[in-house]
Amino acid sequence: MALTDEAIDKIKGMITSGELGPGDRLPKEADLAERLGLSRNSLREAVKALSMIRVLDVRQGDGTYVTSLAPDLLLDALSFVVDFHRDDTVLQFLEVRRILEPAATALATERMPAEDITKLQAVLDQLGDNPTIEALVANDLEFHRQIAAGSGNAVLCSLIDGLSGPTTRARIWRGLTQEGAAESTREQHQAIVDAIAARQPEVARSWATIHVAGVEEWLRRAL
Amino acid sequence: MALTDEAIDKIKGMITSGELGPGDRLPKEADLAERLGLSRNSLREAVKALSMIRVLDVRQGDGTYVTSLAPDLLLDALSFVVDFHRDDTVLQFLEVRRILEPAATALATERMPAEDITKLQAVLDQLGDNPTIEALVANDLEFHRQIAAGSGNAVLCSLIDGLSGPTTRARIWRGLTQEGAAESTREQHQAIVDAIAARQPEVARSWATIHVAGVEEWLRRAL
DNA sequence: ACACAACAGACCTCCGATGTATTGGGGGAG
DNA sequence: CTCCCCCAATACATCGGAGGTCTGTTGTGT
Repeated sequence: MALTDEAIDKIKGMITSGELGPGDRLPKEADLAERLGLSRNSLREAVKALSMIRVLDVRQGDGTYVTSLAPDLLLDALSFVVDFHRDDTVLQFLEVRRILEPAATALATERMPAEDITKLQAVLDQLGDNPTIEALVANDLEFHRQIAAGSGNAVLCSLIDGLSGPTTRARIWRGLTQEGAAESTREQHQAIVDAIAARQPEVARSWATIHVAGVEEWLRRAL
Repeated sequence: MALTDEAIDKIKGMITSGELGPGDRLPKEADLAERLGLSRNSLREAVKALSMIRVLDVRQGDGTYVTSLAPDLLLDALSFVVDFHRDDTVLQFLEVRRILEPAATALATERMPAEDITKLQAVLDQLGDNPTIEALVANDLEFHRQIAAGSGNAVLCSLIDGLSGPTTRARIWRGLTQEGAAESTREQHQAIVDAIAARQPEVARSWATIHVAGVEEWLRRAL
């Protein structure tokens, strides 16, 4: 396709050149369409594509704005992509997570403030004795998200977050609880927090590796 | 927005449910629009969004098809996203690359067949004495891509590939040549190949770390 | 059997109109 | 004078149809 893609490039150019910055409002559909030399329908396709990857934010009745362009915003489209993958390639995503997560955990051990470590422990504690699958998934997500955030690198954080999409994570937890492995997973979570609290990066890194590798191994067997 | 996003979800569902597999052809615009209960214009916006992230492949005069859904295909939209970022966040991307690239290099050291190592050396050799910036960028890209591919993990490969988008890489090389640092970079590339050829994963990993950290440090100073 | 031309199918682009959500201002009540 | 409600203006959302272009196929002539 030419015309619409051209429009995408032009809008992208307006942003990367600095003509449009984060939070700025685009000219209204009709004006921008005329300026770029195409119809509103074609322009809308370009805008739709850019809003899908969170570069633009369209608000009906108001206007179209450039988002903050924060890395986390742009990268969370990743989980959408991950959802398309079946069992075999999901393993590859998990392999990458086994590389990233230990690194992030080690970074968090060095950089995370004490109060955030307290909050991290609180996340584990707030899980009751007989949590539902949904609660487990949400808790797991929150736990790893906080550690990743503790690495101080927003890109790393959203990458880890997106790499095991919600769908995948749900499937894994369903399987883990079925074979009673949920408890040992919680113990690993606790060990990671302990290592972080003790400010021992290598220990934290190792526990993180063991944790992800365990999930990976389980998933490999399950397929 | 509701209607178009709904259409995106439905098409996504048709794929994840298995109703549509890789390579399958979608019903023609008019039919699919009717089936999903919306107009062709709205459907086109949904299709455009999905083709942007390489889930669908539209061929004018032929039809719309589901792509192979290979991880590398879906992830190379990443470089498009990276291009939107300015100097400060580019450093975060590079930090992540400093985590991934050494890991990939170590994996490649163990898994890469001898003939591929020969090809890798050939990439370095084919660079003349006074290469242009464009040649340097292309060569650099190819070199790291082959190593990443040698890791045997397509997700890891495209992630590394996308993390330093062509735009960023071009800027870096432009700066490096200006201060005569291009030669030392080439020496590091050679050291990485040597370590891989010698099948010493930890040496290869270390060289890769040094290599990326060097670029990172240069970029940090340059800002 | 091959090459070219005509055809049909499918996407591309555009237009103009109508529906819907948000915003901000004006008018009335207190 | 201040506050609140209503409404008109604004901007995006959705629609259906028409004409254009590209691609793959079919049929014809040599």
